[in-house]
Amino acid sequence: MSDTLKVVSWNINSVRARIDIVERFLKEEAPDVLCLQETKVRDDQFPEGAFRQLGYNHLVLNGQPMHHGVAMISRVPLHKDERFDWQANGEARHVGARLENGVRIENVYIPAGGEIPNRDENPKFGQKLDFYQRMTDWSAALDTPTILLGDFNIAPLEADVWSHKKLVNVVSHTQIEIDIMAKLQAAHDWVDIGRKFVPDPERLFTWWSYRARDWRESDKGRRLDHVWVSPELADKATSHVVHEDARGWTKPSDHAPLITEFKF
DNA sequence: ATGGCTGGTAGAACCAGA
Repeated sequence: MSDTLKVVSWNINSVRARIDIVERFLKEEAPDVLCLQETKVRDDQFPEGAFRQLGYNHLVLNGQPMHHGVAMISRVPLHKDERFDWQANGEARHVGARLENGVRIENVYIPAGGEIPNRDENPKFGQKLDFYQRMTDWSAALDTPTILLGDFNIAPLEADVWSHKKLVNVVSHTQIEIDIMAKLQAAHDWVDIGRKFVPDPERLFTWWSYRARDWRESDKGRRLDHVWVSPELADKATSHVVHEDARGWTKPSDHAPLITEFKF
């Protein structure tokens, strides 16, 4: 492979409903590897043809009916694909693969965690914490240079949300979540590429609710999507942007794509 | 006015997202 790599993470909220803007994005941005979350499609119904037509011939899928689902779509070869069940209930929330240079990409869709930030009252919140714990255990044993990206469903910093005060007890920005996310990060000394390129306390969002009258004008966003890398890869990242414009395209996802470029 | 919307799937007076 060439020594540069352009990787994208995008929670697409149905790859079939969004296929037109996915094609537009691939034509305009031409990433090497596109990592999708919330594809909402079974593998045998995945719209592979649209991707192959644009030269993306390496597809690694982990889908299921209705909900969740992740995929890696690449124009460079992917090897040794894996699907971890960090949710421990069979839901399709992870897919990973190795590039030819030995770097692995792990693509996750971490559960949102429901409404109430208490595992006794809300089992979904417990599942989210347990998912993070399993990722933490995996990270502690990790000895491969890795790009870990996806929808982490936690916005840890005050500058990662439109109002820290209003969201401090809202799932995605609670102290419990911020703490477990910090534990995950420490387990492998993961480097947060988003904040390497847009330092705290600059505003940095990746998701805006569909329910806002005017998402751009109200700008009530959160940084739910992340790109983390192993320490030895931190200096290999040459750029990172949140493609906010795609949030404003026709029939958009509520998440924007994150574009990261590497030079190995 | 943080749910005001959206998608999948069933065929909902639904479920899930976050």
